[in-house]
Amino acid sequence: MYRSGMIELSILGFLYDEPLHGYELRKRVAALTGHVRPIADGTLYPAIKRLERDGLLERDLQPGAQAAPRHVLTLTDAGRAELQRRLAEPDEPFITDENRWFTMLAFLRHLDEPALQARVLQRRLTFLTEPASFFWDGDRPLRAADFDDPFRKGLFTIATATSRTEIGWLRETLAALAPRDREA
Amino acid sequence: MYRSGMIELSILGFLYDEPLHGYELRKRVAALTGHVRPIADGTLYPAIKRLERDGLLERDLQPGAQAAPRHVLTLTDAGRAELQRRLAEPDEPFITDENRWFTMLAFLRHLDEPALQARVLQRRLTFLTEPASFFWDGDRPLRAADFDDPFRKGLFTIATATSRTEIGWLRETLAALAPRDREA
DNA sequence: CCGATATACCTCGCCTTCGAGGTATTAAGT
DNA sequence: ACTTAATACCTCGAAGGCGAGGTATATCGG
Repeated sequence: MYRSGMIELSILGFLYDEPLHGYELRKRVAALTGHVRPIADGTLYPAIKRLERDGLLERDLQPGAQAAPRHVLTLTDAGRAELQRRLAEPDEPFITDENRWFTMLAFLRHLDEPALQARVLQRRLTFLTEPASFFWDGDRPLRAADFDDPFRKGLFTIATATSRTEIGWLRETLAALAPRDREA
Repeated sequence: MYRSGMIELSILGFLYDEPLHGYELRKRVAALTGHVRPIADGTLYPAIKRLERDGLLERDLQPGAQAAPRHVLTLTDAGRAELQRRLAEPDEPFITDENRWFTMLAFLRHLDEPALQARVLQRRLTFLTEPASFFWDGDRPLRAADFDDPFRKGLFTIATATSRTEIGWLRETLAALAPRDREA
């Protein structure tokens, strides 16, 4: 089963810390990913319903503190297990797609075992260190110097700089997570 | 009309240079964005059909060089104008979403007027320099130092470093595009 | 001549997300 | 009393994208 829903991961991730109602959830999801892609009600509430239908969360109706009644959402045991699973074995887009990967990073601390956390970081590192290019001339990968226009040059500049930063961070963090690698 | 189709932009962008058949198009789109998100036939061919239906491209059937017959795709005048329009006035996601923005960068050289190119870069710069945070405690934006776990720290580290690089590049390129700004 | 592989295109149903609408409730201003 | 704003939730149709299938043609090895 292919699970690409980024918002579902956010919901599970935020609720793992504490029960929240939908409106508060919307604000948190908006802060995390809405910067890049605003969150619509028509996306959030159906996603909550899906998770409820699948038994991953329960809702408890409470009189509204400031306005209409709230549906306080709590993760079930199945929901907590599901977050663990999605963090431990994310589908490819969660490794390769920047937006989804950032969502992973936001909640990876919830993953119980450091070894599993390390495996996820390792997957990202492998992806980032794979040789790749945006453009090809037949079999020859084109580089920044092959282009005259500043925009494609910029594309390479930015992509290279950002992946270098992240690779550095990944190596450091992996070393800290598994300091006994050399002995194993 | 909301036009968020990233693949449509790629198709228009690649065909702006030269006519291509679908299979070759698929390879180029895969190199550009497939690294992050693989391109499916079920995405590409319907997108081509949409563009053809809207009169943005024409197809010319040719006997296949190595195999089955090819549909060579050529942009119409309307198609060329449409790319200009989409590059000059991109919808928000093309400014804020990294994947879409990279696609913009790949084809921005096709945009005729430097002033229009500069306006697009300026929009991206404005977006990147807006104050933002991934997490909040009420009204207070949280920072890297507010978190114990290395993953959320990393999230901030990477995001900050990458946007700093890009902001630098944007300022340089904007200066080069409009050297007479101070006199105007 | 047979099968494998690469080329080349297509359809279908599904899922996620989106935008545009809607319904209430409460608090604060006028 | 009336409006506005903020809170809080919902439905619906449409669109983009996905994976899993399918159909051919040409080349090359065995």
